[in-house]
Amino acid sequence: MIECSKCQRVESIMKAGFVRGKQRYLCKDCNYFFTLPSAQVPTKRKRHQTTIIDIARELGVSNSTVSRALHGHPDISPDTKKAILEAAIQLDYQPNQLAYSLVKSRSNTVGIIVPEFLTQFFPNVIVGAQGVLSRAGYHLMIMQSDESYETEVGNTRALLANRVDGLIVSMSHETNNYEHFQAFEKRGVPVVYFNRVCREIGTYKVVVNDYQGAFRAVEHLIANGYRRIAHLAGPRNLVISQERLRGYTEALQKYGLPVLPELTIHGDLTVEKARIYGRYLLELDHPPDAIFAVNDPTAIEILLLARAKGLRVPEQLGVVGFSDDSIAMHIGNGLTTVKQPTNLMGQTAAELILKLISEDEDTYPAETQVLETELIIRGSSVRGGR
Amino acid sequence: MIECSKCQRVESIMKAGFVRGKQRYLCKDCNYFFTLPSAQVPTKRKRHQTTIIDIARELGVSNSTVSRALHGHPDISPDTKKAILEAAIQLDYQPNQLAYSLVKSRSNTVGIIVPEFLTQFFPNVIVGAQGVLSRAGYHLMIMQSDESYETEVGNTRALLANRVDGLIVSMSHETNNYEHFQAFEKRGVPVVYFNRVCREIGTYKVVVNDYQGAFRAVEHLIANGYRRIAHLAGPRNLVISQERLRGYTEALQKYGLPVLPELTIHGDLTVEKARIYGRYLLELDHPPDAIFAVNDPTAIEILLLARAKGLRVPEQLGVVGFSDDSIAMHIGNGLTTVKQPTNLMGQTAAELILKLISEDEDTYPAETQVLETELIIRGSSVRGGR
DNA sequence: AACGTATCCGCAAACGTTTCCGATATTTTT
DNA sequence: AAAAATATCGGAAACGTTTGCGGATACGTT
Repeated sequence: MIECSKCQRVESIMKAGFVRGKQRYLCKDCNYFFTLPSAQVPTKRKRHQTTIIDIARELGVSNSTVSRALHGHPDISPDTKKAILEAAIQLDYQPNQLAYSLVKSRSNTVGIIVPEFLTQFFPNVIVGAQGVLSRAGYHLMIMQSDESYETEVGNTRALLANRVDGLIVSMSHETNNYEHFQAFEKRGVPVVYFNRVCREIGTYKVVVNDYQGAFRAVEHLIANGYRRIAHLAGPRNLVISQERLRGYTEALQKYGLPVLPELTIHGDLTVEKARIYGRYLLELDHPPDAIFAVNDPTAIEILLLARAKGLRVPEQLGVVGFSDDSIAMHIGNGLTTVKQPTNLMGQTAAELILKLISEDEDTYPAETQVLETELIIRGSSVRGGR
Repeated sequence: MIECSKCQRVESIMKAGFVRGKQRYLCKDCNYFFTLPSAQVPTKRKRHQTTIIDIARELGVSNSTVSRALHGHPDISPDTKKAILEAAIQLDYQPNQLAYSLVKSRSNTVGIIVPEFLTQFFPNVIVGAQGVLSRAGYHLMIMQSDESYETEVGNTRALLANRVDGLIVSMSHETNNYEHFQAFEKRGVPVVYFNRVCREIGTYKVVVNDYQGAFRAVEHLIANGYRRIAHLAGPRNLVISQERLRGYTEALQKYGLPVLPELTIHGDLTVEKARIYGRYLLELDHPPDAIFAVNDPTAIEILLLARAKGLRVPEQLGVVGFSDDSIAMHIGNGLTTVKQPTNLMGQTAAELILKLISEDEDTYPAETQVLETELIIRGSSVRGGR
């Protein structure tokens, strides 16, 4: 009944234990152990994507020939090339990027990690980056860390596993450890940081001149007669917070105004914290007459708080934000804000990463590109004269 | 000087033409043609990512054993498993997802194509989808068609080449041909359409009850005494436009108001067109007293136009939008709008695609999930009494 | 005619995994 | 103690590409 898979004999077969739940046999003649091949369960019909091999078989040529035809390699006659291309579209061939990437050890994909997706800022950057990358034949693998260090590490692991050729990243505000980013550079995968950068790593960065933007914003408030200017700052560990704080401080100093510690208060960029700290500021015994907020959502929250308290803006309270979110133009009489070139920032980061990918020597010196900001003056900060 | 690579003789070597620019030699003895192996240009030092094979070699085991240790396969002793895991972290091993996907012919990635990135809507959907997908161990490959049919086709090609396991898509408004989407289903890759769906394809969709949302919006306007209600509609080929138009029309009919063709005007969802058509509407001899816009950006543009013309909202003009963008809450006295469950829409689409991926039989019946909307009533549409 | 050259194509290795199945060694059962 | 079962491991094929190099012609030249 059972025949030896070597000698085809039937009489010399005996059972010989179990392997992985399957009966095992021994042919006494051949001294050969074997199990019966598992009955092919034909439930899952394998959906076949047509491959280069299919085309080759169809035309009776080798796969190398097909590959060459598909890539414009010179070593091929016009006739076969034409035939192969026709067969390719006739069989609806779609190249397998995975196999390609495996052999070339290059994925033509760059990863980007952003903290969140809900303000305008990061989507705008992504649009800018995607433009130049897709023109260069690269794809973008977008991940969001959700402002969590843990998921950020998970993101990097996924991108590493997918063998991205480069990484563009703006860190979560929880991030104080940079090993997961350095893992890329250790493997020769270039990294470009933008917006949320850190000082500890000296590599390629593209940022906005936060200091100057903040300085001008506060200077503008002073020019409009505000004298007791508070700063709703960002998380202490972020360079953007530090730089904007520095701009705030130095502008006050330049015009001889006191820098009062109680008027600088660190939040976490969210409106929830802004509501709490903003209320605190406005309910001080000696409240500020203007607030420079670290970003637009928090500035808007201040605006709403002021409205709720019956404070007139800009007469009793001046407000300036940062980023020029699309809401800024429309809220109240408009929110004065420091506009960042978001799209350009994405483009710049993308161009930088492309340059780093092509010159895979590390000859290229680390640099940080600083983009300029623009102060957009609206109703929230200009009071009549003075 | 030149020695045969077969018999090592030197004397019987003669030149024999050129191949690809390289001198070719013939050994008379062996009758063997050969060229000199190209001098290894050692410029590009190959950066090696440590592989399973490295670990195997390090420990003197086979790669199958390493693979088993890394995946919790039972056929392995605790000792070797421990040793392998330690070697893996010591060598800083990162699995190669590409090779994995190649052999499993499954990428653990689903693609998503959206028309744009600049309104809140699609990022919100993406956040929702990404949540459930990442919990299920899947990654999201995000692409934007930029409202262009061409780039949409390019996007699908890229996703196909990357062998995504499923596709979630909201079509560009240029799209009238669906072959590039059907290519996925032809290959057994499930597709879920959302928001911008078409009637021609009967597959899995998740949409919002646009009809009902529009109906209620217009009903609300009527209840607030508006009688000459215009509709700034979307592109004719989009189902969402058609459904919202239908809701508008039927609401008018229900309350015995005439449906005037000159008060329905089709735009393309952009503010630029909205500005033109909105101005046209407001400058009619007999202008409308309310406008129901197909989305929030265009509704806001109407609001701005009204403000510029000195029209009082809501007294002289009622306005209702669609989507509840984050600006809607803040502009003027607030924009009444039909809120869409964007995050939920992403979640639903993702859950659906996961279900379709797992049951790779086509047993699962095509269905379209309809989510409910909510009318958010704000200042732009409620006038005192009547 | 004889040789040098150009053109075109196939073979096979490599990329990094997974997985089936056979081979031992070890333990348990009878 | 022989036989049966179990526990571990290795070999090798497979996934779909690319590519270096050799082989076989065809096409020139003298």
